[in-house]
This record gives sequence, C-alpha cells and structure tokens, in this order.
Amino acid sequence: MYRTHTCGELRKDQIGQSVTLAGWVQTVRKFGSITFVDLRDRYGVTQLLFGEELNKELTDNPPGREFVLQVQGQVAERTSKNPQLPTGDIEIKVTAYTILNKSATPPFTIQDDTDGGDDLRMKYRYLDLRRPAVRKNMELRYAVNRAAREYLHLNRFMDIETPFLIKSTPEGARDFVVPSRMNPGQFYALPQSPQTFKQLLMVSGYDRYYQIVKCFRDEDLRADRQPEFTQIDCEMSFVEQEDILNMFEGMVKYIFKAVKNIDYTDKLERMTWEQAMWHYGNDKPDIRFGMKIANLKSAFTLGGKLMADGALINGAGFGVFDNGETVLAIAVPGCSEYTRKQTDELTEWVKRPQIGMQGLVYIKYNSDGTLKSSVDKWYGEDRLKAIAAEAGALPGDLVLVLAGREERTRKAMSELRLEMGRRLGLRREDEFRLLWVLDFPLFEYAEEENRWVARHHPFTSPKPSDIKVMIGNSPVIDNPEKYLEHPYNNIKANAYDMVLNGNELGGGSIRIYQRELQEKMFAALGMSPEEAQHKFGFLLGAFEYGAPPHGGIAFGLDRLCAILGGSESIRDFIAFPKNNNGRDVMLDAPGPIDDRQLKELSIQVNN
RNA sequence: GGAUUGGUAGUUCAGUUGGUUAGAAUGCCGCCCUGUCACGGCGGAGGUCGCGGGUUCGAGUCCCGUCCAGUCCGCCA
Repeated sequence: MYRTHTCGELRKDQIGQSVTLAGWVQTVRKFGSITFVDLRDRYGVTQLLFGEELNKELTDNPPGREFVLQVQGQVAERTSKNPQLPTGDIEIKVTAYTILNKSATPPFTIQDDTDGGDDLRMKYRYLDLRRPAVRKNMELRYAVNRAAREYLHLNRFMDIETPFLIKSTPEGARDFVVPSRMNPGQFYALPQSPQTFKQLLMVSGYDRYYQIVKCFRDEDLRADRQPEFTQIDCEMSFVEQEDILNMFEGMVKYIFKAVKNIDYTDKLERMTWEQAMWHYGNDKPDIRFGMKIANLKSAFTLGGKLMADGALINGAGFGVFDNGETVLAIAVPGCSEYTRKQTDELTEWVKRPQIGMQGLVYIKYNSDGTLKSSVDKWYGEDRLKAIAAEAGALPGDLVLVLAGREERTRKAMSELRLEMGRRLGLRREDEFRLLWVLDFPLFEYAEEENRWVARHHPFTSPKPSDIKVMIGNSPVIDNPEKYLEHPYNNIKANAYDMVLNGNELGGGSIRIYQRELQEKMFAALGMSPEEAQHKFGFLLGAFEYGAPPHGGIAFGLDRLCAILGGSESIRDFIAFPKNNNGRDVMLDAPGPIDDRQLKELSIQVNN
C-alpha cells in the first residue's frame, strides 16, 4: 500500500497513529541534524520531520524539490504550530522513507505565487497544474460541470453524444477540417456546435437532450477564446421561449448555489436587444453599474423610427455635434474634479486606433452647481445643464460626450462606459448580475456580400408575429444604400442570450421546425434550393417526418468558470490550453506530418 | 490582415545620453545551523543580451528585417 492517508487530511485526532504518506516534495528545510520536508499532493501539504537518526540516510539519499516521496511514521503534535495550514497542528515523525522517483529541478516554483511566466508555465503545464491555484481552478470547473449535469439529470435531460467528424458548411465561422484517407480529396469538418444533431434528436423524440461537449472554430483567438472550447449544449421539444428561459435560469442558479453557495433568488432581469443597444451600446450589457448612455442624437432606428433627433444639441454652431450622425453621453459619478491632465488622458484613450474616435467632449457638473465644459464657446450654461440632466448627471459628476458615425460612436461609448466603470471599481468580481437579452434581429446585412446573414444561425425562428413578414416579402435588396428600410431589417428572432457581468454566457433560440419556413430562411440567406438541399437536405428531410416545435441554448463552460473564478482568461480553467496562435506549446502542435502520411491522404502541401 | 507591448543568468526583472569586467532577487551547488514553515548565515557556479543585417572608434542600448510571446481591433452563423 502506497499510502494510508492523503497529505491534506491528518489532524490532531490522529496523533499517535502510524501512517504512510506519499506525495511530492514541496520544500526541504534543513537544521543541522533535523530536517523538515513539506509533502504535497492534491489534497494539501503535510510537514514531515526527519530526526537525527535519519541524518546519514538523508545525506546519502537526499530528496530534492518535486521528488516523489513515500514516508512511514507517526502523527505527532507540533511544538510550534502553523495556523495557516489545515494540517498545521501536526507533523509526521518519519521512521523510514523511500524515494519513489527523482525529479529534475523544476523550471519554476510550484507555488501559488510562482516565479514562472505564462509561456514557461504552458510549456510545462503538467507542473503548472500541480500548483494549488491552478488546481483550484480545475476543481471549480469540475464543480460547475457536475452541478450542470445534476440539474439537467434531475430535469430528465439525456446526455447523448454526437459525432465530431461531420460535414463542412461555409456558413458561420471557419471549420477545422480533417482529411479522409478512405475518400481521397474529401474532408470532414469538426463541429462548431452540435446544432443540427440536437435538432435531429428532437425529431427523434429525445425531447430533453444535453451534452457537455467540445466545439471547434478556426478563428483568431483572444484571452477568452480558444479554438476548441466546451459548451453545455441543450435542446428541448414542445417549448416556447418562456419555458427555455425558466429552465436555464434555474440551471444557472443551481450552479451558483452548488459552486459558490450563492442564493440567486431574484428573477433574471430582461431587456430587449434594442434596449441593450440604446442604453448600453452593446448586446451584452454589464448591469453591475449604471452610467446608462444618453442618446442626445442618434441614427439608431427602432422599428424604422428615428428616436433622438438632436434637438438638445443641434444648431449651436459646433460642427462636430451639428454634423455628427450620433451624439452620446454618459455621466461619470463623482468625477467633476478631473484635471486637464485626466481629461486629456481620456481623450487619448478614445483616440486609440482600437476605439477610433476623433475626440471627446466633457462637461464638468461641479458640486456648486456651476458647469464647465470643453464646448463653452458654443453652449451656454442652460444648455449644458440640460445636456447634463439628459445624461442623468448630478452635481459632482463628469459628463463625457462622443459624436460621430452611429455604429462606431455607440461602440466607443460602450467601451468608454465599461472603462470608466472599471476605473471607478464598479465592476466587482465578487458581484454577479445575470440578465436575459431578448428579441435580437434575425438578420444582419452583410454589405461586402450584399446579402442577409443570420445573426444567430440559420435555424433560428423569427418571432411568431414576424413570420408572415418573412413569408410575405422578398429578401432581395434593390438598393443596398437603403437596406435599413427593408422589412427584413425589422424581423426579430425568437432568440435569447444570457449575460453575466457583461459577458455572453450562453445563447439560443426557438428553432424553425417547418420545412417551408426553413427553406425560406435559406433562400433569404442567398442559398439556392439546390444548394440548400445539398448542404442541409438531411435537416429539411427530417422536417418532413413530424418535427416537433423545439428550441435550445448553449452555454460557454470555460467562460462561466472564468467569471465564477474571477479571471479574465479562460485559459486558467482549461487543463491544456492553446496560446494566442492556436499552438499547444507543450506538444509543439500543430506540426508538419511526414510525406508518407501526406501521400496516404492524397494531400500535397503548397509552400 | 492590422495596432501595440515585451524578449538580458534556470526563473522574474533592472540596465541612465551608445562607453571599463552586464547587475539584483530567487532558484541551483558547497559548508554551517535542533523547531522551521518565504527558515537563517557564509561561500560558489551560472549570460551567444531571441535571431540576422546595418550605423558607429565602440551597440544590451540606435536603425532595418525576422522569429517568439502577451493584449486589443478586424474575425468569431
């Protein structure tokens, strides 16, 4: 028997017991004739005491850092205890030890505050994973995974595996492809999601399906994006939007309780996509703080109607506002005392290429009620006050105003709001605010391709009230300049996203389940009937054999773990992640394959 | 595809205006130490300054190119 106990479980109660422990040597502290060794495993650290009688053996056969060590001995009370360690009241008086395996000196310290950089830690990820901080992340991931499975199991969802080697569809993200040896010149694709399979399972009558499953997308990466990532993928039959929202609100709350012991009892806030864009400038608002966007002037249309004509700011002779398509403001609480240097710095911040604004107008609403702005030349105090009021500013606040083209300005204001929220410490990582965003546009107009594309995916159903708009109108766009006036631009999808602290946690939709509507959808996306038949004939076929009404949702497991763990990067929650370039630096993958393999696959590499 | 930051000892970093033998901490090795737990003390080894080219009497430092890593934009139905 290699061990009787783990390195994390011995306490005062076991004093006097003979035990055998096995683990890794964390540190060796030598004091002449006695030596302390901290022995570590997955469960914790226990101090070993090597007395005088083992001195010679220790000199001949010294254990070093990360050696795998087995010890026999008695549990003893420490003369000086360590309250920082759960096992800090006891130590093991070692009577005999065996070095089960030696270790080279590790390239970085195996501690929470490691001295290793990211690159090195990824190269030696198997050592990095020994660090308690990383282990904690893995444990959190397992807890989330387990809670999700428990909840879904309790609600009679069935885990059904779907294939990884499937067919490439050019719609959406780029596919990873796998050559087929037995079918020369042909390729499988790895799934971007099991979307069509779960819908087919609904047709097959498995009315509650789930899978915690890898998905693959060959796009450029970010701190929160990996080429292979994990989704909690779910689908239900005989449901409307409300049923899905309730079921998965429940799941996320169950996970919060199980993993963080948080009772999230409030019903999730809901907002339409239009409200989210209007008030927050993006479709995944962080509602942990206010600072809502004031629309002083905007080209944003709701149902084809212009909502803010700029009466408050137009006509003062300030060209940037007069000619700007959109003028937006936020009130930053308690920042009216900003110095010239600070406002200049904010101006530089919005002028960075990633934000891309030309400049920034500020209005200081001083505590004494007076106003001072960078546009005093054009706007009198009354008008400034009106603008400040529109932005919801109180005395002591700083109003920031951006102007320019609608899309860019709204995006920039969204970024500025998040940045100010961050700077003011309003985005606390221990506060969790969930939100449903509803009623997304079904279509998006792709100007470079001069066609409609599905905003979510082509299986998403329109809102019931919009189905006849879709059936009754041709998707053809005669005048690309005026696409905003096309009826398709106002069709809403029966789709929903769950948002947590400004992150898209999951999204889904009620699906199309009638062949005619699905064909109409493919046609709207510019697909000929032949093309639709070729690419999705299996689905259209299935819809002829009694497809039930159904819908579903998928959650990003990696991202959920990162948020619950208070981290920006999902890599910390993946055992073996890839870097920015999609490389696994430990395996040094991807790499070339040899000529024999290429020949077998009938593939030639173009240099 | 683009922007930006970085690459110096095993590791994390400092290195002034271009100027002597490139430093610190930590780790490693040796010696000392009976209550440490970031142990302590003394000593030692350890460098192709990412790579290639250029400017210069002289380059870690300036210029050009390139590779690698991080962050962001585009992209991610």
